Amino acid sequence: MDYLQQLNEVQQQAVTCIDGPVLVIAGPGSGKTRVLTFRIAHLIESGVPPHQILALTFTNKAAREMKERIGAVVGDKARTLWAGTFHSIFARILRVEAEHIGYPSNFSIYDTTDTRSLLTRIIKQMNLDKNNYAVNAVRSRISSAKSNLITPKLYAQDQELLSIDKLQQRPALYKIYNRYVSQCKQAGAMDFDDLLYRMFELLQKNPENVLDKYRSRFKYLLVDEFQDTNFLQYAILKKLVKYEGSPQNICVVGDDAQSIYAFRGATIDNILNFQEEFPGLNTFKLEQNYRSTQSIVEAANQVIRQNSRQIQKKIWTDKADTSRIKLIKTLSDNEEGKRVADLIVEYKNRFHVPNHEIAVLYRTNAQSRVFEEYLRRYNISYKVFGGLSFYQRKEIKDLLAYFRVAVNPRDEEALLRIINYPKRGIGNSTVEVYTSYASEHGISIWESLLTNPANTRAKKSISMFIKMISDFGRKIKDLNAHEAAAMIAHRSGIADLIRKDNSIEGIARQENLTALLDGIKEFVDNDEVEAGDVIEDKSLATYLQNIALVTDMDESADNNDFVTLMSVHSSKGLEFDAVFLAGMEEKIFPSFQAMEEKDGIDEERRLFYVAITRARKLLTLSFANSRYRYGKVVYHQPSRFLTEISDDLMDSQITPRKPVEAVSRQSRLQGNFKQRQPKTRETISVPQDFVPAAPHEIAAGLKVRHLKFGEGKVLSVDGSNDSKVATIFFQGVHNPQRRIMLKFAKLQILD
DNA sequence: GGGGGCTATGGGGGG
DNA sequence: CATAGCCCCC
Repeated sequence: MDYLQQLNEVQQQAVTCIDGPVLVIAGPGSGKTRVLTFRIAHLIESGVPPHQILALTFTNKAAREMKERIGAVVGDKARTLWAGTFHSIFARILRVEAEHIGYPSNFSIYDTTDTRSLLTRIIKQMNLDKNNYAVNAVRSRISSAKSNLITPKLYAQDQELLSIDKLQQRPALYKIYNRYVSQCKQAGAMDFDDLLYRMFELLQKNPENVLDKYRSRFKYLLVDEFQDTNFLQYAILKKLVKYEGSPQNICVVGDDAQSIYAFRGATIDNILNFQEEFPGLNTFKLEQNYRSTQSIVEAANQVIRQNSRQIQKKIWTDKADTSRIKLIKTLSDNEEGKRVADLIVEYKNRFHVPNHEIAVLYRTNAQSRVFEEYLRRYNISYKVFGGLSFYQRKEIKDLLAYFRVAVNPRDEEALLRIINYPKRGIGNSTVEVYTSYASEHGISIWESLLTNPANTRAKKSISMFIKMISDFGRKIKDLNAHEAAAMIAHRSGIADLIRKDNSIEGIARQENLTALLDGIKEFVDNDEVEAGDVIEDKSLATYLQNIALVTDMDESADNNDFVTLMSVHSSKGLEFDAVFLAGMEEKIFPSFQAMEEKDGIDEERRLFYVAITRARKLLTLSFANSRYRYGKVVYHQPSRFLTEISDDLMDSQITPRKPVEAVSRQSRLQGNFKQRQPKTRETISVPQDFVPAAPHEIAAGLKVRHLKFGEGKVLSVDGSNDSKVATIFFQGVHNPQRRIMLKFAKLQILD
């Protein structure tokens, strides 16, 4: 057990205290991950079968790293260990148990976009004012209800919640909540909160005694970043370890000072009250910081001291100072971008800091743009994390939606996304008919399509659509994920549609689609390991389950040397030699929303604490007097947090005297130099001899003239009566082959 | 039914 | 500024 030699005394104690509840308070850079992994390694070395250990994290990356490091200590034995995010581990259990609680095992997972669009539809259906019922507000209200185990039924009886909603002009919120939950269930779909909520429900209802099954399965629980757990996550943990006769082998690791997810329901009370919940608790405090230099640790301590509620601890380091903290003041966000990039160049030259040891952090993802601009200009490679991830891109979501519908046709969000994409003549009004039929009869949209209640002219298109989807559903059972995906990409028409678009964006979309298919191929060919087991089933359904909870933070980013650009939130758990923290301004950091929330400033301050402690040696803070926000110039005061760090720790760099710009005061105030030209409508003059033909006269083979597109040849005519559509080939037009509704188009027949 | 252009609106962090 | 939703036209 020579690995114990690599630990300091407290770390050793935390690792070897195997039985009963354990709380590890781990300051930043105090070797938290090391303790967690060595503890698991130690459990295994002490004879605990790895499959009885469950380690829960918040990111896939943390879980993966943990497993790798455990593997390095104990070797192959580590493979059957269950380590993963709360969401992915529970999703996995729910796949097995879903039918006990009224879900299909192939349930879909709704992401935030799906949730938002479902809520938008519900609000519209209920004829509610979308200004009062802002989707995001509604969504977060529902999310927090779920995270506090308040069912729609309980919500409707809770006078306090109801009166808050009334006060906020949203008295019908409980009805929306109720409808949302039943629609999700109808669709066989779980949102992110459901993965926790339904897990709890399962353990609570305890069908076929699943509770015992999982209690005896997981004899040792470990939780990383415990300060970020919410009421619901904690409730599930307690279900698993707090019961009559339980050995209570739960070890939680966290730092109350780094709790930054209150907005998604995390409560610092979980860690503050852990002692009361588990009286036999052994607590260990890791206070030595092995990461940062003196002034960085000192600055962090000065900042966090301003918060009242916290566990007392003294974070210290024996690392000597190499450089003081820098403060850059600039006049504009643009200049901030330039100065940061300049300093990056300087650090690279002077201290030989490699790109991968440099990070630019900011409060909001929208701030990344200026840094991207200058880094690109300076030819420094960088990677932006957060924002729109690969799987959120339109073309990817479109194809994934086909996969989802093939696996689970009740998945309404996916179905609505593709029912008329690519265009197949099932327009809004038709879709409307079927959705309202579905909701009236309490069935899914897919079922209402099958019943085919309406005799619209889209009937034929619908039956073809049904045939296609059913066919996909049958075929994917016999094909592997890659074969299935390629078949669907082709037969759905998506591949063709995108191949036709040769614009720059179009080519990017083609590349993304190829990348998706390549990724699926990789999934099929390689041994993917999920929570301890090699995935044997390489079906499309399994693939979907695998990617539903992946974020771009999880992409393997090794062997590339780039500067990291990310939000402070995503930076938690990471460290860099040089950290730039940009936008240190009031209303940005702290954010203006937080300034109005109860305990908002404290949370922002913890966020600031997280940011500071990412740096090993070089920390640079910056702020701009003015910046563009939502297309307007705004002026901000320097962040209050800057005053919380004492002057002796900071070097202040005032902007060098401004190179005079020949910009009038007027235009500087207006901000935007590019005056937008109002677009004028294209006018078409009608030639004297133009005689439009009646729709029924148009037939294949005729030469025609169109007012806008000029001369063309009719290739075919389809549809009947009212809805005749001609496919016409026009010479020398951007998209020469066009489909034109004869009802509207004015065409002259030429001889 | 489909597409283009204009207008109104939101606006943070993430699994 | 980005995007959703609406209106208009063919």
